Amino acid sequence: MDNLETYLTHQNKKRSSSNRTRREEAYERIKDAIRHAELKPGEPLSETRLSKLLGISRTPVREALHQLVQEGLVETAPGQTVTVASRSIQDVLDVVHIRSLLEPELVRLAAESISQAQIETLEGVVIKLEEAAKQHDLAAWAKVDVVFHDIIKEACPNKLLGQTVVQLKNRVHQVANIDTHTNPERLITCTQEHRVIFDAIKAKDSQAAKQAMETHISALTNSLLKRISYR
Amino acid sequence: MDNLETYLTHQNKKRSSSNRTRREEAYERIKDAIRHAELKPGEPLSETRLSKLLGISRTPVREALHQLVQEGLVETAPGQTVTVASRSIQDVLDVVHIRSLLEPELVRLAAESISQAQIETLEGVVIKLEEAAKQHDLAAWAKVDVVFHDIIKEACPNKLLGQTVVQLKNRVHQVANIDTHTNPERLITCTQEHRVIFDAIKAKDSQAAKQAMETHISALTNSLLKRISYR
DNA sequence: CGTAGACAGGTTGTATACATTAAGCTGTGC
DNA sequence: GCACAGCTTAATGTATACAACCTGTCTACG
Repeated sequence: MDNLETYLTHQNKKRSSSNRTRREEAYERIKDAIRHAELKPGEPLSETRLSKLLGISRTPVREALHQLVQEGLVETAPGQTVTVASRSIQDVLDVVHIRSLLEPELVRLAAESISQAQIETLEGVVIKLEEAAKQHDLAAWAKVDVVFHDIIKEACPNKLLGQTVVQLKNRVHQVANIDTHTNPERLITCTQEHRVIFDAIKAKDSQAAKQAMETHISALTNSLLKRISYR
Repeated sequence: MDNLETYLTHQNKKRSSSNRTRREEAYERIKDAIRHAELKPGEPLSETRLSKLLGISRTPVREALHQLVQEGLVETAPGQTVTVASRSIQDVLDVVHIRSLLEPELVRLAAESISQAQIETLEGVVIKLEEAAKQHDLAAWAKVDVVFHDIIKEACPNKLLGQTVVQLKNRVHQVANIDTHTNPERLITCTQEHRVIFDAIKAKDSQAAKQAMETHISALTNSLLKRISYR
């Protein structure tokens, strides 16, 4: 707990200027704390305690917590005290399963509507991905990966589809990168899979793009399943 | 606006006892008002005004509005004043498209895990559906339809999948029933489609159940597309 | 000795007061 | 008559005070 307080206080200085409202500030700081496992699953989050901790009054903190509840990162316990949600591997698999239904179609639609400018941007992103993978720079890779999927999302005319996928990913963000983070080999193959997806998009072959994404998520699933057997 | 006030006040008496917290009460009443088009798309929702209208203080009203924002029923306008979200037919089609990706799989998984007790309950529901359809009782049909999908959702081991589908449906609830509501013929065929789905589930034929749901949503999509051409 | 009830502490739910910002209007000056 | 500036108004964002509730413990009584 003491470490947590230090961490959150530290974040304060860094972020206070960039966040517009206190509510957003509270939201991001709590969210970050959960993602960095400073706030551990099952830990009760008292509004009063958090507000003291963050130096923000209860109202914005409370609103931030509500938002996190709706996103599934925290859950309301029987006694109404919200706690940090615990994520099982099954939860991650559930998310990936849904993604396997949505993302191939997302990419297919994107490939049909993507602009030339977006393709060029995307090409740069893929190259950055490949560079990051070669240098085993996980942090950089993860950042660029987000951009990659963001561009595809933007290119998809069904905005709600993109939004839904993002929500699903957020839900397991703190553990989702287990895959590439702990398996250097996956980082390489995963990057190759991205390249295949991009090539199909560039060729405006939407069916191929869809299949490439199916392959990608299938590989991801297998990697996760292997991980289970290690336990 | 005057009608709206009357309506909301009316709802007050009916619901105040059943809702536990003021926040939930505000949430449901505003949501209902939107669904019944008492609050029309584009209409600005002032927290102060709503709180006076509902006889609830700003805090719970504000929280209810935030929840509605996250569910996509209202949106934050540039000036930060939230307004009732407008739903185009394209929005509905977007939702249905995503459902076409998710619900067949939802039913497939449900068919594999459903208990005997749930099957029996579901059978009763299907019969009620058929009765309601014969009597052209739209209100009753819609209610039972919700139960039908609820049971399937419960039977699906991937809880997040069920939750995601429900969220998507909520998003267009105020216009989703356009289909059956304005087309008596669809009510009959739609009921038959439900029967086919149920029969497959009962037979524990998950593949057939999945295909039946695909057919169902496909028919729904076609019905909606016809509707567009009428404009 | 065991159980039931009451009290203490902390928690959330709610109301309200204050701060701040944006917009519209009015009044004045050109 | 038009344009600009300042003010009024009302909105949201924030803080805080109060109420109701639940829990867990301690005490008193059977």
